[in-house]
Amino acid sequence: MAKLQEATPIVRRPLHEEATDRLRDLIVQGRLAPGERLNERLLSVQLGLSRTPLREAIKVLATEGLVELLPNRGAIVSHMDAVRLSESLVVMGALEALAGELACINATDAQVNEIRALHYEMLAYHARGDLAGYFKFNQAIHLKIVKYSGNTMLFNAYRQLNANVRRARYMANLSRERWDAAVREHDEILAALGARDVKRIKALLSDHLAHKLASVLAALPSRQAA
Amino acid sequence: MAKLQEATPIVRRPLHEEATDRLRDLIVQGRLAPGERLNERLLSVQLGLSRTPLREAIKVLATEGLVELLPNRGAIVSHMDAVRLSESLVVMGALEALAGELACINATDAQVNEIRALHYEMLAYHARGDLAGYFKFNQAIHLKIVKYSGNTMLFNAYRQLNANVRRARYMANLSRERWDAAVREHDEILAALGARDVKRIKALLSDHLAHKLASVLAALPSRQAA
DNA sequence: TTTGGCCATTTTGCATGCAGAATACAAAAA
DNA sequence: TTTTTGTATTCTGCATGCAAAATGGCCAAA
Repeated sequence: MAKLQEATPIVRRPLHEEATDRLRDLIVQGRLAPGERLNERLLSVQLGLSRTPLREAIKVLATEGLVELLPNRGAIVSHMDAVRLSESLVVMGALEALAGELACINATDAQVNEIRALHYEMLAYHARGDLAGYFKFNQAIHLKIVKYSGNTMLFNAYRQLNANVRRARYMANLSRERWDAAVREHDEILAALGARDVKRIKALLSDHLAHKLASVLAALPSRQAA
Repeated sequence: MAKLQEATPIVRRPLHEEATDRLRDLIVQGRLAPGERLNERLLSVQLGLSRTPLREAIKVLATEGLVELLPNRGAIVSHMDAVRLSESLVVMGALEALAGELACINATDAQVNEIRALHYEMLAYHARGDLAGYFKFNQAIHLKIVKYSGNTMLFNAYRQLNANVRRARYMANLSRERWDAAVREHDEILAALGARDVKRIKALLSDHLAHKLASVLAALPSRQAA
């Protein structure tokens, strides 16, 4: 007898995992603002579960750095100051450079083409001047490069830092010049990946992240003043 | 009136944090073996608390990668296979290289001397052939370098990977030659740090971790066979 | 001996209850 | 008015209870 339903392991997703993902999204999307208190009772009602799995989710987000625990006073959405942001970008730069190297070596041609497709979609949004759409595919490309490095631990470390940085992407508020430059850099990155040029992609990604950091830092002070 | 007790904010440490640390130690020290089931009732009795804070601790350790959650079947200590181990070491190599650079720039002379002191203590254990003592100070040195990079996000990312790798250090079972070589490498690393030689320490740490990876990989197959 | 099914027990996942800490608020004192 | 103090309320941290899922054992059938 053939195994029917092979691909459908019908196991209900634990509520605490669901809560973790939903809360993470709320924070990353900025719907829960930095510094905002996480009222357990309120959130548990809003998410439709009890406080127990919610508290487990909060603890997880705290280890991810998205939330800060104040003993006996609950949790707040952690602040994303300039220091943390630039620190994260520096680390991500090193991780992406490594990921680029590994991806050059390990990614299949199909995976490279998958990234290429995302690249062209991103170009389309850039051409239209659609920043939100651009960001979405930009994110996807960087994540795919790290993913196709084939190093799971690298991917996890990167993912965690990235969640923290994504919250602040609106702070970047990048100029048209920087935007255009970033797109050109992406062109080169893709070319290096296609050519399997390990040294080149490492340098390109390193520079790309350094530029991103500079652009964010340049945009920050004005924001801090506000 | 002078504020008495200024320096004693007597806030009891939350049980779930205590539990997280204690459980992490149990796993890192190998007293809970990879693959071993975490029986909540049993552990809660052993640790002297209820299942609620213990479950929160388990969720935290799961996001740290020390524990694997099996929906509806609890949690097991995650396996440390050769793949995960070498993946982690590769990432740690990149992070340490970055940390070395930053430490050269940011560490104070006092901090460098602190590392130097650890180095000499390590040399003493090496001279005595005391591997356990050597490992302890070796660990401390690497952690301090990353810490004195001054990049908190880097430190956290490194710390997390390191917890996973430490469990497997007995697998390394390094040869006397490798041990001597590692000590010589540490000599050079310290010299580069003292000289604030950014390029050199980056290369040295990169190589040091690569050698460590090679040594671990060489020792692994025999272990896997057992 | 091995395989499969049925039932008792254990274990997990979650909701709820309760004590203590923190907070908000109002009245009294400066 | 501003500050302080006492009190009620809210909130967190943790223990416990309960339903559903998983596990283990036993026995019959292959």
